[in-house]
Amino acid sequence: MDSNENTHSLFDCNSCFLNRLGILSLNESDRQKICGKATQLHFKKSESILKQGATSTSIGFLHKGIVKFTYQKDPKKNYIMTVVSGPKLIGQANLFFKERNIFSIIAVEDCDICFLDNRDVMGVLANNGKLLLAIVERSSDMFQSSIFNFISLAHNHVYGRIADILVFLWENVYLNSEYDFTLSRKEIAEFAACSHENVISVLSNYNKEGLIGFEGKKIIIKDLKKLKEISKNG
Amino acid sequence: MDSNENTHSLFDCNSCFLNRLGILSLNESDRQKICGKATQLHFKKSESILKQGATSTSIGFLHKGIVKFTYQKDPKKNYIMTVVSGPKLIGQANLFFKERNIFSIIAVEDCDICFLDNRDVMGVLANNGKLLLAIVERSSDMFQSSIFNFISLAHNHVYGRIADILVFLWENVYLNSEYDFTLSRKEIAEFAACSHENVISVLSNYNKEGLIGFEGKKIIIKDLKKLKEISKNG
DNA sequence: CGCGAGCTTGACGTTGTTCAACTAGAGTGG
DNA sequence: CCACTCTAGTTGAACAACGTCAAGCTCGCG
Repeated sequence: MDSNENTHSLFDCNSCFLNRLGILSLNESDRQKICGKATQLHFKKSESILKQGATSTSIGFLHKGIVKFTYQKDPKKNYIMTVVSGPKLIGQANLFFKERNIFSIIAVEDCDICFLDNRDVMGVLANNGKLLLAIVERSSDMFQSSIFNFISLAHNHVYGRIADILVFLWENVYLNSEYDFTLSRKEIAEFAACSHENVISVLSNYNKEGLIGFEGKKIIIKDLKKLKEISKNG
Repeated sequence: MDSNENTHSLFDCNSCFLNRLGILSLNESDRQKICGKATQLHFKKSESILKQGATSTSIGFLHKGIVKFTYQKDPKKNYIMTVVSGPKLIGQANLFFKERNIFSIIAVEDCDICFLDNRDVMGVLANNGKLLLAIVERSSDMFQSSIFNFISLAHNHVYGRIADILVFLWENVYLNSEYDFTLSRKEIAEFAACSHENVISVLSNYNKEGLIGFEGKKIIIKDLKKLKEISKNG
């Protein structure tokens, strides 16, 4: 229909964060400066949106889709810092971590993303504190969820961390107690910082205990309360 | 000489981040708004500067001293996210993580801190994008070092993590290859997310292998290269 | 039909925690 | 001045958590 080409019909700019925020504090000339040169792209599952180590020149608005933020230590060792679903601003951390991207952003499901040029954005931000503040607050959300994930890493055993992750995915990414489990076992392992065999055995334990269920590719969270208890008690 | 009372002589405002930055972008009236009502306090080792869960109304400039950022899961389980030495801006994350502090800040050594009221700062920031950007960049530094620590947590064994921590403390906190080891073994354990017995045995291994040495309270980093290798190889 | 990627399971060894016992120094009170 | 206690540091042994390895399974795709 549409989304398999890189140059396709316009996104719905009304859903864009910048535009909705614009009602509050972005005047037409600033909006033109930022959005005028915007590039709209489609990414397929597992395509790399932004590469760790590269110098980034743009931030993006994720209209639709799911992406993961990963840090690669060596070709064999990936770590997933967080997973995010649109609509949401992504990559803005690189406005502040200036030199080089410290992590990659990779599509977990097909994504529609609108890219804005860093310099255009920064030019407007220097004179628009309110907009900058709004962006910073949204970045903080991402950091905060990463930090909670890290803390779970520091304090919990794998059995608790995976419970954490399932709850996180429900509440922040898939937004439904039943969701197509588009993250592979290996990706969950990279998120929980453990082996994929371990993920499998923990999931099958949850399954036996009736906390979750599987239907084909779908996972069904059956007992949120108990999962939260498990994540609390380690 | 002076610093054991809470109301003592003025700090050296020339060393303050805001003031040095002021040369660039802070005019006198804004500086007055922010610094006019500043409160100057002295904290002793192990005193709590900012409490997790409290609603914070101020950010601080750490003139002198060392502080740790800790997250407490329950009374028995602390995790140290990062350690920071002055002069440096601290607590500014709470400008953005608005609701409640997600971590505590506690003095590791005696500290001199100048507190600024959140609302005063925010009022100025809304109209001064450059200052906000400068503050955000400094916050990012702290996040970045936390993130690297977390990644070490995710990928490395304790043997590598503690090497990481020793190097981090040298390069970012004590700024000397020989330093008074004011962090206890238990605190290192909370930083590395392991048991304190484990810290002890790893440190005594490093010692046996000639990578580090002890002289009373002092620790001496003897072989930085090997420590870095160890931290890289897990 | 055959091949490869992702998934699953169990056996086994390593890493790290917990527990218990011991040491040394610092503070307190008679 | 000595006995007491409290805290930080240290060591080793038993045990649990977790990773690695090897084998087999299923499903989609060429």
